[in-house]
Amino acid sequence: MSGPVRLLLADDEHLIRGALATLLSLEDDLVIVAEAATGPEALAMARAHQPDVAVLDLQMPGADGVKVATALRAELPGCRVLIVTSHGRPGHLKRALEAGVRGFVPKTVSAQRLAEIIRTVHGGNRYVDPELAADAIAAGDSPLTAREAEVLELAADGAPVAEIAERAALSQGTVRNYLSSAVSKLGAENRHAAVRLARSRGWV
Amino acid sequence: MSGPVRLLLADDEHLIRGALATLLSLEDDLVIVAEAATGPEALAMARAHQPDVAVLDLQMPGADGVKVATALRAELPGCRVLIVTSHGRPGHLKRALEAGVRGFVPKTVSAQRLAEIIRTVHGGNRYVDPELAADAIAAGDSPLTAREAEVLELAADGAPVAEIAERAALSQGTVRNYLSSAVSKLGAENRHAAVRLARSRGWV
DNA sequence: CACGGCTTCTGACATTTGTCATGCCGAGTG
DNA sequence: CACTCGGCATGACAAATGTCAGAAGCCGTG
Repeated sequence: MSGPVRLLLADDEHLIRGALATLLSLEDDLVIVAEAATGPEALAMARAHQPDVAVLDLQMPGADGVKVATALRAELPGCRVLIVTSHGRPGHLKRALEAGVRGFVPKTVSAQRLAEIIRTVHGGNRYVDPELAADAIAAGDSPLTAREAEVLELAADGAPVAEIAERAALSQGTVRNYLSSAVSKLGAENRHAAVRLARSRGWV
Repeated sequence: MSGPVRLLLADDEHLIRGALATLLSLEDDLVIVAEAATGPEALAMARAHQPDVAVLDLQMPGADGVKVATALRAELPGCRVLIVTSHGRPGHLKRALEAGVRGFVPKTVSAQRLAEIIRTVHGGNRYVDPELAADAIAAGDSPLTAREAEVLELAADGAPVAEIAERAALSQGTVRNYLSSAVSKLGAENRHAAVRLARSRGWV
């Protein structure tokens, strides 16, 4: 009914991006119109080339896949976004979906499958890797309140409470309370373990 | 003078591995004789197919690239090992070189370059990405003693001193002393920041 | 409007850390 | 052999953290 699917490929690893570009080009109905290695670059390329589907890596320098997806949603509503990732954390999937992403797959799929999924997404349907979806469901929603998550994030690099308090413009006591409740909600031993746990679930 | 270079490709991401396999196959003098998705699998494949060069991802389930390289060194001395990685930490490079790895490159290189490097390595020469090499030199050697590193590693998941002491079969006081000296050697604020720092340098 | 949940704070307490001084033993070095 | 360094330990003190109770304001829902 129409021409080939026009693709934007964004991944910071040349090796993967190039290889992917070659493989996907082998498909008759797919054509790569642009490539990018960073978030901002992906955005610029999308504006310039108006792709039908943007295949984005989740972790890129500059701005991650979800951020790019959000911006794309506003600027190019017609462009479908498909996120590809190595380390799919449950929380990322949720945020991606909220950002209007149409597909979310791990890099463990084959190029064949990816091509099919690109077609699915282009057709207006959604596709989420079943395993990642199961993980996300199993992990559930973050039990943390906004502030708890914020404070936990500031604690992520091992900063002392005093520093966290300053950066969050809170009193030290409040910070300790938030940390304490976050730790107990997550069932962690201490805040550092809590950070790791929240990280692994993609809640921070 | 001889036939094509026989390659083993190991990477847990099908997408990348498959794409890479296709791209490298395009080169007349390279042929992929085996693929693997995990460390142990890579080892088994190497034993079965006796490749000339093993292209290994640094991070794989089961056993990382360096571990596989060490095993390969012993079992198949004729097999040259080339490590490819996304996140190249300085310490990894050092350990890889100690394991007899002949090449170490980031995934940001192009397939063309990779093919050239594979030939270089096959020819008995070494190749280390200049940028990674510079990072490794800048980061220098770990100032930590073996025990300090060990204790720091046990502290990595936020475990309390008591647990570290038990797992390391040391007294709590000793653990604290080691942690303390590690923290001061690394110039960190506290042990958690120290862990992060050591991690980023690949010293743990 | 009353209730519950989130945010924010204070203060007090117990526990966990980080730091330091000090000591002993074994291995390697000049 | 004396010296140094790393590994291991104690004990003691100060600082940071974790835990609790209590209290006030704000917001949305029933």
